[in-house]
Amino acid sequence: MMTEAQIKTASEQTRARLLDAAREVFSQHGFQGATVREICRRAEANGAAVNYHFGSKDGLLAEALNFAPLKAMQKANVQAGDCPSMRLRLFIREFMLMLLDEKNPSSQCQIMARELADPTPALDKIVREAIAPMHEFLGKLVREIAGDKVGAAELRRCVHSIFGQCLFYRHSQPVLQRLHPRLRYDHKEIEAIAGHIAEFSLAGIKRLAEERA
Amino acid sequence: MMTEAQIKTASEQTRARLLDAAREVFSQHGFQGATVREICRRAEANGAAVNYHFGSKDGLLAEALNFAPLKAMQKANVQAGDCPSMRLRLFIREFMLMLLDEKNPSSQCQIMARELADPTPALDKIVREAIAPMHEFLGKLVREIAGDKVGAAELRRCVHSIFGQCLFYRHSQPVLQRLHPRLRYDHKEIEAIAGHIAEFSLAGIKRLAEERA
DNA sequence: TTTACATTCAAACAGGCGTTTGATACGCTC
DNA sequence: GAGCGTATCAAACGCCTGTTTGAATGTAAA
Repeated sequence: MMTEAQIKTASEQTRARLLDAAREVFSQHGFQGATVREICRRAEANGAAVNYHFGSKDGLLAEALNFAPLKAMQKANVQAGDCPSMRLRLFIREFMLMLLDEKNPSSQCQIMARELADPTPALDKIVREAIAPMHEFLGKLVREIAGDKVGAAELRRCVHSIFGQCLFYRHSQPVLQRLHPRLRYDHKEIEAIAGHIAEFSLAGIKRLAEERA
Repeated sequence: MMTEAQIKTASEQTRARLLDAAREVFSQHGFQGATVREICRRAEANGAAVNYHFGSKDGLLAEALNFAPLKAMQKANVQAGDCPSMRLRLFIREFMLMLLDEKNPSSQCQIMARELADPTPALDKIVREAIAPMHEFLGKLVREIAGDKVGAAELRRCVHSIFGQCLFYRHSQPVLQRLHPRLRYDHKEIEAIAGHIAEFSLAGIKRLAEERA
């Protein structure tokens, strides 16, 4: 016999299982590469469950997305209260952990990163609610470091340089795996990469600032 | 009546048209997103032409790839004979033009860049014959700038930082288009981006060199 | 227990994909 | 011009995709 609470969430459990499976498969295979059948198989649900609970594959993606971890990271970064350079280091570290750490439960970033290249119906929402705010956030941070002399276009390109370096390790993973087969992206390696990107970028930003001063 | 030369190249003309169309569609839609039917439509050939001339879609991709422009670029870079920093600026400029300039006839880079994210049967060949040599080439160039004190892992991460910045503008194009709808990647803008990446990276490399000195 | 509703299920559907087929048209050799 | 091998063609094949269907199941109210 089920208790009342369990009964109430009977279908919500399969909903939750579908969402979990969807995040897993989407982050591994991308939206196009993922199949509804495999998601249902991993969720131990019937093949029609996705369309029953979410209307379509697109609807499933829309509900599987969750921008909370990203926003929480930004909020925590502001509250850290360190100097701008230190906050940039912190930001890059957290971001790389989201992108690369397999143990990280929030595969949101990994899903989004996959969608950057080939658009899906959800990309507009992703850009509006997650990417644009994040670029703006990082823009302000870089502004604090670079000062007021650097132009808007130059500042934007600095932000692009930082995101480009970070995303490279995710986008080009199949290539990197072939180039350096022995390399494993464990926690230590991720932190080393994040440290490099931070120092590399800080040097670039400060040089630009000095140039314009 | 056709001349003998024209007759001889009768089927080779459709072969060439197919290859041109394939490079176009592959670079625009990626390998998975491209369809044999559309390639044949653009080449004004029958739907069975691809399999007749190239055996399969995979075979078409393999023959559509051409690493000559990349190798030519590297060779020209060595022969330029400038100082390492200047050669790095030159390399990034040429690379960005290959990646972004729509007028650039060699869409090879654009095809390859698309394949980085999700592997195809041709990725091993691409990595072996194009990407690995290019990483090696850029590694030597960075070594000249950074000196002997920086470690191998640090050097490798510098190379990754440079490629990451460059590839970002291609991988994230759908996102960038939404973030900055007005921005056009004309020749002038591409050169500005290339200049930024070069100076940004040179600062990062030199800082690392000073740190280890 | 009976009724009504929400959820699950196996099966099929419609469409797109890469690929194959057998016939047709073509160009060259004899 | 007859014969032959190559290239092109429309059509179909087999497979996989997201989605729909209608029956079967289970649950909660009357």
